[in-house]
Amino acid sequence: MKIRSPRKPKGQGAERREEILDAAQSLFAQKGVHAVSTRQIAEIAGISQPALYAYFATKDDIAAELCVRAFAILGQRMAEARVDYTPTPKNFERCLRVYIDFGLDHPDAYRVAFMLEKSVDGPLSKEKNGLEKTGGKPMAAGKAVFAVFVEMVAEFHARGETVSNDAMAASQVLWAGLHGLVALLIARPEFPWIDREQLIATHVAMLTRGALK
Amino acid sequence: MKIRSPRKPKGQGAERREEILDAAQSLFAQKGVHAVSTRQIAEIAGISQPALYAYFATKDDIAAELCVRAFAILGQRMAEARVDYTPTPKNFERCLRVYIDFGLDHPDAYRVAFMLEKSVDGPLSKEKNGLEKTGGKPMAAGKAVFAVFVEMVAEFHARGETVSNDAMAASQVLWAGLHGLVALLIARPEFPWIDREQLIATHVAMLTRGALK
DNA sequence: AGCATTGTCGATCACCGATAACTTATCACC
DNA sequence: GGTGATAAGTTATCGGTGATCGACAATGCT
Repeated sequence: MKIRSPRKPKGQGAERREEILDAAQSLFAQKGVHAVSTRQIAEIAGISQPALYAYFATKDDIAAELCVRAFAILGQRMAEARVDYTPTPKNFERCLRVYIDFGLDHPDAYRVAFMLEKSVDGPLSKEKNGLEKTGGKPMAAGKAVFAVFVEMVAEFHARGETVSNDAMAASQVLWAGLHGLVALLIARPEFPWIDREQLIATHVAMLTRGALK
Repeated sequence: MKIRSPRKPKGQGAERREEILDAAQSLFAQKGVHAVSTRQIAEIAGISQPALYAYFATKDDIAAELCVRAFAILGQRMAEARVDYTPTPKNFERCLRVYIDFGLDHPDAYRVAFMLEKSVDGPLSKEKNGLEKTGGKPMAAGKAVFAVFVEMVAEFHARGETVSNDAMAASQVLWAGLHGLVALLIARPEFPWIDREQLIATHVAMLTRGALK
């Protein structure tokens, strides 16, 4: 009685949402987020464009949903990287690499979470909750990942093996350092980078050397 | 009622162009690049919207022009920072700070140069020159700044005071590390950062320690 | 004066994200 | 089986966007 049976009237009902997300992910990865229109998504998904808005309030919400899903994968990967983890610089570097590899594997999700332009909305914010717009949920997912860094750094900090005596400061600059490489490789792939593998290795080594004793 | 100026033949070529750039810079700084329309720019500049296209081919070109101008300032600042420069870690850190301060002082220019989404254009590039679109000239200006980093690192490298034995690799990861902090502070100012001054100091110290012996 | 050039504008195009109003299909219930 | 409620999808449309076109006014040159 209370149970609301999942209706599947015309399309596959609940599966529609997945179809939309699949279509959007494919298009986003292919042409970038802002270059994809809702009409294109709808066409791939096999529905009319307004039908999207039965499942997502805005186009950005579609990107946000894809983003949180991708970050769930990152969280999983980093958790795996810390199984049987002993705080050695080698393992430290391994975790940093997981972060970088994830960003390069999911550039669109990464862009939505950390690189997209937010609507600043000065004093004229007409939104109900200006902080929880597009960057809200993805940013929350990003914070969860950041928490892992804090945890990692704290381990070394407790052993007195960090350079900074402020674990939070060390975590934030470490994260920023990682983000820099990922963001630049995503945003400017045509830059004459050196060999990518060497680049990543050098970067991770620099960060580790700069953060740990 | 709207006595919108019937004519504005006053502008003498170059002056109009400056007025447009001034209007755009003001609006970009105020509301972000993608939230500003050509009509808004035109209204502030005191001309009609189509008149913009007599001076700039696209809206992105306006942002690009502002960007290269801003980067000229950065080049100037970094040149000043290297006057009477002796390759000590202290001076090294000072130059890194110049870069960070610039990015935070000109977030819109920085975003256009290094953070904006480029139209990837797979094999179906219908543009005349896919690489010289929005990111073209700003990227060139950015490369000029990057060259200063290469120069700086090369000095230490020649003295055998760099960690990496590849000066180019060291330059690129150093730049990436700097970019990370600037980009994150611009894109996610609402993140619970620690005190900004301490954050920058810690970051610069980490990068220096990670790159120099 | 006459004429070409230049600069500007109103009108307009194709497209965008989002919404309104309407139609259709499915369900719960009697 | 009939009936009303409602979820899901559609067409039509809105205001706004970047960009283009043809007409026209202002200017400079001969």
